[in-house]
Formats: sequence, structure tokens, C-alpha cells
Amino acid sequence: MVTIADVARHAGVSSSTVSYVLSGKRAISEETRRRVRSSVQVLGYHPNAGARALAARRSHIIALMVPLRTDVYVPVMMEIAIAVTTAARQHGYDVLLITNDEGPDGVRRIAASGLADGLILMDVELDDERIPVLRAQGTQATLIGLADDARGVSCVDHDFVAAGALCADHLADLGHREIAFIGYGSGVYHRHAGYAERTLAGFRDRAGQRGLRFLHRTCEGTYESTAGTLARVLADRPGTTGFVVQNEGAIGPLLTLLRTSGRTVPEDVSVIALCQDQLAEQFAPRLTAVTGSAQELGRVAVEQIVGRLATSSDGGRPDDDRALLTPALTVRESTGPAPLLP
Amino acid sequence: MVTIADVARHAGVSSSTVSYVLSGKRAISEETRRRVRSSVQVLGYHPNAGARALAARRSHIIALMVPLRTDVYVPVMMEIAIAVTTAARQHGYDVLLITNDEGPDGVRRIAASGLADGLILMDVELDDERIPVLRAQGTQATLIGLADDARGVSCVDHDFVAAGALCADHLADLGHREIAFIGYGSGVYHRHAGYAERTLAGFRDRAGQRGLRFLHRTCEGTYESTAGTLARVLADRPGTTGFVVQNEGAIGPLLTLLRTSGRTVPEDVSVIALCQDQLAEQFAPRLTAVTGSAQELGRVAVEQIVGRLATSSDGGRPDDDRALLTPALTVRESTGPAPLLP
DNA sequence: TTGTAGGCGTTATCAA
DNA sequence: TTGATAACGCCTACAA
Repeated sequence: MVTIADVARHAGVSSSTVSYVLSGKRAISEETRRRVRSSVQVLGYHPNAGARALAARRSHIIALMVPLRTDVYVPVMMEIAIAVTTAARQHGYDVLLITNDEGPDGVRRIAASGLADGLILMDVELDDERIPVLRAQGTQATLIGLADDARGVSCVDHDFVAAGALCADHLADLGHREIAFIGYGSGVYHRHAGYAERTLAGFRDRAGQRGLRFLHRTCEGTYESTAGTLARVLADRPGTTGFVVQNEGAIGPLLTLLRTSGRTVPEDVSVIALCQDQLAEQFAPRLTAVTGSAQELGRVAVEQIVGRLATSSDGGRPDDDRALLTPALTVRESTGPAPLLP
Repeated sequence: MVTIADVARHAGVSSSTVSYVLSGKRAISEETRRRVRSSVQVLGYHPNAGARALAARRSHIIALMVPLRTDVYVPVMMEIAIAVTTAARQHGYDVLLITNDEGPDGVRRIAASGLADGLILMDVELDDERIPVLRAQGTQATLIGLADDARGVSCVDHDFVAAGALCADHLADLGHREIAFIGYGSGVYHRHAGYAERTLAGFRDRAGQRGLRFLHRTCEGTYESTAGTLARVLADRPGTTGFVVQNEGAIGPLLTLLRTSGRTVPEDVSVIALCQDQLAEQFAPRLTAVTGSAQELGRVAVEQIVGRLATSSDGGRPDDDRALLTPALTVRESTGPAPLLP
């Protein structure tokens, strides 16, 4: 292993000079800097992470706590995790992956051991046990999602309320009057998953303002479940001409079932999805969709935690930021003007 | 921060005793062990990770390098990542997430800094640049996937050859004689992605042995692409009664298109998928599928790397293990006896 | 069975 | 602008 002392010897300077060249924390003559840099290159020196963490009292690691549960749409989680990792690297941080099932103890372990300088928590519940722990330990953290009491942490999430409203507006603009909202399975709502409840609330409010009649039905995301849901919808409201789908697994079955039942999209019924663009593009017809960027979510989360870490290590008290990312509507082939009344 | 010295004082012993109680590396009287354990509890002591890594010259961290690319089916990647994380914790390791785009330099950085004790590489290419780096640095590693020259590292992967053979056997057993193999996009084969090539090879060989006629067609996994692929298949081989699909995105479209074209599954044609069981269950009819366990893959990868680390820190030269996980066939509703000749 | 003490590689303070 | 040097917290060989 090549150490800072090796580099110092090779460059003919003291090890502290090497350290300062690398950290940029004090003025170094051009000549010395050059020599040191070159020695670092030649010897292939990389500072020992443990020693650095010990001396500087910062590990330059951010822990990312991901859900084990898979009722969340997994590709989105992964996209966020990768965005976090990429963004973190750009700020000089590495990312430690830990799973939700470690719970509050996991948070304690990571913080108390100094393994990570801060945490990013995914799949946050409104009343999340980990948040008090963070406050108690004075650990810097960012939540992806919203919580009831988020004092002492930062938050970032998609603006699901706006996303729901966008769906209502788009269908209303096209003249639809009877809408069905196909949501996630009932378990998701019972857990009070923020994204599901807030989307629905945003849709409901805007639908009310625009004079839409609508009903909301849960759906497990399998073919059978979707078939059952659709049958009930059409029985309860035969005049339904617009569908909002917030359930990745239900999209394919829904399109198939509509076709089977003799309804053409978008001439007879319009379908708008709340899902990734990539997924929306996969169907026929390609789906009009409301989307939030997972990449952006990860990037903002990293910026928040890095900001908190910086001000806290400068002795300051970080602001509790709250960021809501604006969703975007992309109109494709699955929505069109409401059919004329028969 | 509570240190080992705090615990020692609280328990009325020396800090080395605390260390030994925690590591179990020397005999400790029952009484002392009890007192130390209780002090650890009371004070909420967690060993400082940096100090530990520095002194013991092991970080107890495994780095997991994941692909940025998303033409791999993402949920599987995530499942592996989570399985790795969970399994690693059971061996006392944490997992550092790094992305493929760091390339060989990333491997160098992680190894030279001592940030991680070993690496697990996903999405390995046959001629992967990172492998020589690993050998050069003497870094312990496990590949998920196979490489041409894997000396100095361990490997684990699904037995895709066996998976392909299982598909051929199942359809042959049911009396099918003309089969179409719907694969991934051509880019995947041009990259010589092992899983794609090996599955095809396994299928081809067994198909030959069993006297099946078959053709292989690439497919991008969109609706349009699947439609084009299917049209060509049916034009080239109107007598096709069996479909093997190794492309998650093409499954839904294929089923829809078969139905649209008046073919009933499984009475007219049989469909067998190479995909996760969870996905296979989502369609109607539920799909007969050949599956490998992502969880198992992650678990074995961790066991391999932990094993390597153990023997190497004991001064030994680790074996280069090569594990192939046997896939399983689950018969569901999408395959049945070949129709009688008209 | 337990304690003492040196060292792991960096950072950062204090001098020069 | 640069150099010594004392922490940082833990592990482990050596002593007792």
C-alpha cells in the first residue's frame, strides 16, 4: 500500500504538504503542487479511507436506505438509487446501501459508528420511526417522501398533488366528464403511502373544480384484478370515457381489456397514466402520461444532504429544506377528445 | 461520541478487554463479558468504523458495482442488489454502491483506498477491462456473470444454457415441432451479453437433439417491435406452435398480438417465458416460465467474496469458485399439448 | 484471565 | 510557503 509518507518522500516534501495539496486547504506554491501531483500519479496514491475518516471525522459516505418491499415500482427505486450514487460521486461522496429492515437501529448503527456522514431515506412513512432517531442523534438526513413531522431533516418528493391535478385538467380540457381513477392496491392506501394519497387528493380537488364526475377504485395490478376493477367501473358508470391509471401493473391489462370490450383508445375512451415515460412509450397506443423525474429526485436529495453536511461541519444549523418537483404532462396517443354523446 | 475508552471506564476494565469481548478473539470470564456487554448497551457504543478499518486493515465493506445501462431488466438488478445487501449484513459487512461508469479507475480507487475489502461486479462482459485491474491489485472479487478469463476471481451466474434447454425440452415433451425464440434486441447480442447468448445456445442444442425446428428473432421489447417480429415469424413459419420469449418487454405485446390474430393460448400456441415468476404471474394466461433466483445469486456472490476475504486474510490463496445456479421450470397456463395437425 | 502500549495513515494545529 | 507533531479510536502483540 502506498501512503502519504511515500508520496512525500517521492516529492521531497513533508506529508502535511501532500495533504494540503490534496485538500486545497492552504496556499501551496505552484512548483510544489506540481511535484506532489506528479508523485501522486506516478505512485498511484489513494488516501486511505479509514485513516481519513478517523482524522477528519467525516467518512465522505452517504447512506441510502431503500425499501425491501416490492409493491413500490422497482425500476423507479433503482433509478433513484443510481441517480443518488452518481450525484454523490460528483460531490466527492460514496453511497452505502442499507435496507429498510434494519429500521431505527440501522440508523443508529450507521450514525454512531461514523460509517456515514448523513442518510437519505426512501419510502418514508408519514409517521416514521426513524425520524426521531435522526433528531436524537443529530444526524443529518434527507427524506425522499414527506413525513408529518420533518423537523431536523430535509425532504424532497414529486408534487403528486400537482400530478393528480394535471390529469384532471387534461381530461377536462378534452371534454371528458366521467372519469375513473385506477389506483394501487388497497394496502398501499391503508399504509397511507404519501404518493398514492396525494395524487388522489390532487386529482379529486381539481376534478371537483372542473365539474368532473369520478370514482376511484383500487387494483392489485394483476390481469384478474384489473379485469374485476374495470368490470365494476363499467357497471357503476357506463358513461365513463376517461381513465387515470396510477398502477404500473394495471396498464397493460387495462388496455387489453378495453380493446376486448370493444372500446377503442382514444376514440372511445382516453387513458392517461401516472408512470415513467419509458414505460408509457412501451404500449400501443403510446400513453399520455404524467411523470416526475427520478433522476432529479436523486440529484436534489444529494444536494440537500451535502448542503446540510457542509453547513453543519461549519458549525451552522442547516435549514430544513422542502422541495417538491413539478411533474410534466406528455401528450401521446392514448388521449383524445371525449366522444360525442350517443 | 462514545468510545471504547468510555465503555472500558464504565465497565471497570481496560479498553483491550472491551475490544476482545466484542471481537471474541480471546477468552474472557463470564462475569467480565457480562459487565462489558451491559456497558456497551447502556452507553449505546458502536465502534468507530474509520478507526476500526485503520487498525484492523479491513473496512468490512463490500463494493457492489452496478450497471448504469437499463437494457437489463431493472427489477432483477435491484433484487440482486438487495439480496447482496441483506446477505452481506448477515456476515457483518456493509455494501457500497458504485456505478459501472467509474470503470477500471473506480475499481482502483475503491481497492487502493481500502474503502472496500472486496468487490462484486454485475453486468460483466466477456472481455471485461476491470478484471485485469483486480488481478493487478490483488483485490478480492466476485463476478455476477461469466468472463473469458476469470483467473483470480470467483463467479456466479444462472445456468442459462440449462434454462434454454429446459424450454426446448418442455415444448418438445408437449409435442411441439416448430418453435420461435423471441429474444432481446440485437444490441444485446452484439454486446455478447452472456445471458442472451448462452440461453440461445442451450436452447439451440437441445432443440437439435429433440428434433425441433426453430428460428430466433431479436425484438426491442416495444409493442411495434414485437408486432413486426411476430409478423415475420408467422410469415416465415406459419406452422409455429411454440414461442420461447426471453424479453420482458415483449411478453405483454406478444400475448395481445396472438389473441388479436385469432390464436388462443395455450390451445393453438404455447408460450414459455424466461423471466421472473412474479412477472409471469401477472399475465393472462399466467405464463409457464423458466426462472433463476436473483436472491440466490446475490447470496452466493456474497458467500464467495466473504470466503475469499477470509482465506486471504488468513494468508491463504482463495479458490476461484465458479457457481452456476440451476434454473427451475414452473408450468402454468400458457403451455399445453401441440394442436393436432389440421 | 487481563492490562499496557505501539502503530494503523490522515488531518490539522502550532511553529518556523 | 512549508514542516514537525499531536491527536483521531481501535486492534493486537507482548507482558503479567
